Amino acid sequence: MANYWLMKSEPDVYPYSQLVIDGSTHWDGVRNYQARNIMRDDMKVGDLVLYYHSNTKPPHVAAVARVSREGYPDHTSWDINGKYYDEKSSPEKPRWIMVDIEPVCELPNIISLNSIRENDRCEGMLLIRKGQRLSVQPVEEIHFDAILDMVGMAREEL
DNA sequence: GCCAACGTTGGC
DNA sequence: GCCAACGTTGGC
Repeated sequence: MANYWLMKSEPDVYPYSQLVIDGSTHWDGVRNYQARNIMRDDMKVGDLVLYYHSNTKPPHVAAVARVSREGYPDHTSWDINGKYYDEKSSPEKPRWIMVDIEPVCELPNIISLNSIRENDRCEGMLLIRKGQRLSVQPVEEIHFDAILDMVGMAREEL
C-alpha cells in the first residue's frame, strides 16, 4: 500500500527543475524530528510526492516526484563546514535522516496554495492547516487525487 | 519586512 | 518538568 507525501522546497534553493536536471537528489538538511521520523519510518520506495514550492509567489505545488531510496543517514549533519552541521550527529550515531527522490512529472499548471484552500475536496489537508509548517508531510490518497484532478490528471497516468 | 505559529534550548 | 527566551518557517 503506497503512501503519499508532500515535500517543501524553496525554488531559490532547489526548484523542481533542478531535480529534473539532477535525475535524483538526496533530501538533506531536514532538522525537524517529526519530518525525520517520517523519512526514517514511513517513506517507501515508489511512494509519490507532491513537490511544493514554498517562499515564492504564489506558493504552489509544482510537480510530482517519487521516493527512490528509503531513509538513510544525512551525511551533511557531520560535515563541520556545511550549513547543516550538527555536533550531536556523527557517522557512528547519525541523528538525521534523508531519503532520495526522483522526478516523475511536472504539472501542466502550478496549483497555488490559495486554489488548494478553495477546493472543497482538499478540506482537512495538513498543508492548509493554520500554523502547520512541516516540510515533509503525509497526504491522504483522496487529497492526492484531488490535487492531480485540479490539473486534469489522474494517478494512473503518472 | 513583518509576524504568527511552532520547535528547541537551557536555567531553575 | 516547567517555561521563558530564542530561532525558524513560511505566508502575507
